[in-house]
Amino acid sequence: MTDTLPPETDAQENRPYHHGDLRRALIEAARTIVVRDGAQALSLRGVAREAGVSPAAPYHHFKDKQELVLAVGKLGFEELGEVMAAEIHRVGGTVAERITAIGVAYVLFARDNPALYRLMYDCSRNMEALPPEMHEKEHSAYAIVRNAMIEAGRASPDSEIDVELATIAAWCSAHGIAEMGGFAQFAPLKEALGGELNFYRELLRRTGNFQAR
Amino acid sequence: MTDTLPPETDAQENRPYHHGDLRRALIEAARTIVVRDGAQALSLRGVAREAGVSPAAPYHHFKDKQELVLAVGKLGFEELGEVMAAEIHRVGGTVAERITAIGVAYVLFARDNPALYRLMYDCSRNMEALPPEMHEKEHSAYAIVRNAMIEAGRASPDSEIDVELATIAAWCSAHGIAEMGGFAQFAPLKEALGGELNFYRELLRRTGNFQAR
DNA sequence: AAGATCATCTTGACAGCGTTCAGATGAATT
DNA sequence: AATTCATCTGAACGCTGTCAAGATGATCTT
Repeated sequence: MTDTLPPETDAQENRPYHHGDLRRALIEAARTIVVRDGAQALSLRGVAREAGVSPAAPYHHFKDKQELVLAVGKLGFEELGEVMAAEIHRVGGTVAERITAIGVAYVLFARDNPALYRLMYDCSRNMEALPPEMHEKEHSAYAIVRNAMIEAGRASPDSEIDVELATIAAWCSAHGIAEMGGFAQFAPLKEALGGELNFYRELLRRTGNFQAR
Repeated sequence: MTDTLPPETDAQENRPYHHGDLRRALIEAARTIVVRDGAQALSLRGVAREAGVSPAAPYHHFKDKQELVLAVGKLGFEELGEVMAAEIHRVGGTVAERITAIGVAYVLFARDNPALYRLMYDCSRNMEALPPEMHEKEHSAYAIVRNAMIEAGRASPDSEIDVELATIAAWCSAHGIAEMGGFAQFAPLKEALGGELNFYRELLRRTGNFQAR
């Protein structure tokens, strides 16, 4: 066979020397540990172990443990945006159906990845590195919610303040439900409502921010 | 002077032997550290240091670091309940004014004690030890919100499910605003609205759960 | 009042953590 | 082929949570 080295098709400028792509490997190892064992079980040494490198190796790609955590959070926000965009596309339908689907998708993402979601929140709280990026990309989670607010008539596109407030209010509602909805004490209520999904839909309905106007 | 030992008036059964009341001292030292330096700066050894005892001393009062953190969270919920009750009493006025005041008080508590609030949330999430207590006491934060929902006509007292849903929906809204409202990126928006308080009031209004019906 | 009991606190130790630094490795450049 | 330099390793530091063994002294028993 002819010399078939690693693809080298793209991202050549980011590929480090010794490992294939240690930076990416570390981020994914960290994500795996967070999802599997929780955020408090995330140690830099453990991540290095999982990636098969020495404890000091990560310091050539991240100045801090915090910086690695930030990268994991950023990855999480990208995933969240993708999930929401995919759900909008899947649902199609009316504006009212789509905006509700966005809220549900947000909350379900948090339900499915509670530790990752929590870590993502910590990232956006502790650093100002993330927020600008949230606004940047067209398909970011923030942009999706923002566009939905306008589309659903919950904010006048003429007033930037109105749009921002509507987006933030919706985001806060979703955040509250996303974080608290998983409490064990709500289990009987979920059952009484005929399932978890009805529970989340009902809470979203009562806050009213993911309803078309 | 006649033998004037410590008062011994009350709480005699809880007072330990050597220290005055090490358990309480540790909880308050931990609370101080969390409020002052943040939750990630909270170490059991640091708490012991602050209380002037050896690193192993806390293990005679808490089986875990986690158990101490839980006690701090419980204290926080008590404080929150007191603040909300005091605010209701202070405002008086109509039902509409009072229910809004509850939401504002909740959010401001989180603004003033962000690290403590975050820790409280972690407690109520990670353990089932706290939730039952939230329902128990008449003046607990949960009971206050619950009563307010009934009083404000946001839930029919005949339907337990309706009351619970209204309470949870309101709590989720307040939680979302409480945690996200402090983001640095919202500073310009706060200014545009003429102050932080207006910002919080507007978000509470848009979620609608702290409005009388 | 004297002795026994037992909760409380200290001392010392262990593994694991984040982080740093000097040196080894090997891909890229000259 | 020699050099450069990003990358990785090994060893070390002080910190952490936790535990076991011993000292302390308040309370209980007699």
